[in-house]
Amino acid sequence: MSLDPTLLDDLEWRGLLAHSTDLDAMREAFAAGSVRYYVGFDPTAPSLHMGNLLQIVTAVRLQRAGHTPYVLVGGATGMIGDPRDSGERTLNPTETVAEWTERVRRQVEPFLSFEGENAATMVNNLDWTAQVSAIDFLRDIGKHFPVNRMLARDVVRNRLEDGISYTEFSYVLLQSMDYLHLHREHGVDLQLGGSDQWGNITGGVELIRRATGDRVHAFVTPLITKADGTKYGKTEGGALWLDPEMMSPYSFFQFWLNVEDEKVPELLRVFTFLSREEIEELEATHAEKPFLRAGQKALAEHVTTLVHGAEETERIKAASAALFEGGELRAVDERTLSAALRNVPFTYELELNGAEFPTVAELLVLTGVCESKSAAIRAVKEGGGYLNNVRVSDPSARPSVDDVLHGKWLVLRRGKKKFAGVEVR
RNA sequence: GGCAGGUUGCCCGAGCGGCCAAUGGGAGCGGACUGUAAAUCCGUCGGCUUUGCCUUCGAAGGUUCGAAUCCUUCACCUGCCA
Repeated sequence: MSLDPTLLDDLEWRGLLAHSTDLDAMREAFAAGSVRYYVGFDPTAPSLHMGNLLQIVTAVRLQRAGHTPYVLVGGATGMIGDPRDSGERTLNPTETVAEWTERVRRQVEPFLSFEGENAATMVNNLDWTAQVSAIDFLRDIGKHFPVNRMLARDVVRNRLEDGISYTEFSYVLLQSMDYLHLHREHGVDLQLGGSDQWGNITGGVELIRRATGDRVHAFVTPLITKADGTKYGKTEGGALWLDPEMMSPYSFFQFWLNVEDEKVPELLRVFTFLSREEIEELEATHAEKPFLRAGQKALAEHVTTLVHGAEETERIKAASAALFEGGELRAVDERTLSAALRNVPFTYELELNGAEFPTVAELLVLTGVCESKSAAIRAVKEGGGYLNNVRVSDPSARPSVDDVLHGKWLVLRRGKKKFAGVEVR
């Protein structure tokens, strides 16, 4: 595997280096040989999300450039929980942490290559943390951490008012110990992570310097926020999950397709492997013809392919085209329509048995597009209810046999984007 | 431990015996304008068998024809004094 000498410049151009240790030293290390680097994921949920994806993609960039990844799953750190501003975490049961650790491991695996000269390695920090005695921990690790410095960290300072447990306060020692362990046992010289990890990561760099005298490297990627500075997924009720069970690939694709114009250049840079030329061309196209949303389309296609595969992405693209661009749904052939509606997050199988159709409002509830009948009636009254892409004004209207497309489907829609498929039997 | 204040819908926050499903802001949702974008404007925003009914204002009791509003107890939070 040959080393890509442009790696660091590329990372810089993409805006991936929010903070870093000495860049010149890192550049030298990258030039000298395949650098072993690590990135860690704590099992704080059953699935990884958009924020983690950024670390994964960045790790892939380094591997493609010839360096050697170590992916750490936090079987140990996940039992402790790193401090965050929103307050003390609730400790998860051991079994839950174990299960989530396994899920995280399986989720990350497909992204990296575990073959070749710079094959990736999976590690679990529980393996070297579980058997450390409290005495050893305090003597070997704790001794290197001045409490006054730990107290000065932003996260800790912000939490002093409301309170922070000793457990979370100690988190940084565990993560630092991981870096020290990987450095000693595997020759790992670089750690990357999200910008919120900067404190924990430099803790490790510092620990290694004190314990071994070695200078190791680190960098963190920026926090990705919406154009107005708020977090993605913060208000829409849930993060952007990578697990198809927790967020359908269709919704995932739609998310990227709907990204604000302003964010497209940044997201293309950090989340896709498109080259600088390709991205700049997309930006030019966008500046000229923004209504084409070429950037969003490229983004949605690339990221969805990366996470859910090319086949799935093709299906979703066809589905989106059928529903959004088709206009007259009768014109859409049955195969495309069926495929489209099976990809939509809301579906319902209606057993008619000769009985009369439910009302439009009832169907909106049955498919799950509306939370309650009141909400459904309200939606229709507001002009946000559609049957087969035609607005319905009366919530108590009932579809007729003629409305069933290809003898099988009713397409319900709420607002501009929420589609639901009703399969009539 | 003592004194004072607080706990309201997704969040913040009014209300302080009937006119309260509860002012206002934010988020959300829908519409208009567009480009499945942003901004803006308008509407909506507990549930239902929907011109009416039911369940909500920390919890449980009580006073009253009637309580988010008054009283009692409990829980939690905040400030002042120990």
